[in-house]
Amino acid sequence: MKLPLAFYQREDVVTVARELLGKYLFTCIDGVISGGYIVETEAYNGINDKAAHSYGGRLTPRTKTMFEAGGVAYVYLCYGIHEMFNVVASTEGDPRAVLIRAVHPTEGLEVMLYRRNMLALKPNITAGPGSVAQAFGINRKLNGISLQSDTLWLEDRGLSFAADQIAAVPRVGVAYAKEDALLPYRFFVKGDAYVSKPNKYE
DNA sequence: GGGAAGATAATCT
DNA sequence: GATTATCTTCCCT
Repeated sequence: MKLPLAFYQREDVVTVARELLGKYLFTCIDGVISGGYIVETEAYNGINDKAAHSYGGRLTPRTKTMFEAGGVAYVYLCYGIHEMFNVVASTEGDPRAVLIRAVHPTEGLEVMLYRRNMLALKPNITAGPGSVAQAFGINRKLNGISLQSDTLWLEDRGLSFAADQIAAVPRVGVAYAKEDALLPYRFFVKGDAYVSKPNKYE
């Protein structure tokens, strides 16, 4: 069962980010399905968040996807190498999004290994946002696509985590954002092997 | 096991 | 021309 639009179109993107833990992410690329449940996210909270591309309401060809109504994908290239997959939240004109940082894979392991150019399954296959996008075959052609589509979507399969299994810590790689870099907008499932590296917690 | 550095290109100044 | 929501390899302890 796909997540309804109402799940995404809430103003409180921090809550959306937290609730995305345990939801299943699927892609169907060239008829091949990959899937897994989300174990790590980060919230990017609109025009007042210095770490967000949309800080100050900056509207450019790249960021305009963030200004769309919640429930679409925001995919872009970072550091010249890595594609990053975000879920757009809130409503049209309010640029909030959630970065998917890590997924615990459950389906399509073989094609993930192929896409990642790996020979054997290791936890880092989907640990970190660049790795997740590559393993799932997500690229900029999917920027702006609806999450109700049959190419890229999320499902609720009844999996959830108790409060004491979830950690809320500062985000990664956003030191330039000054005081906003300290906000606890990064969420992950404690102890999951697929959570990305800075995991010195608990 | 851990820190440092290199790769590599769209985007904005 | 500088910057960037990163990953991997390499070399050291």
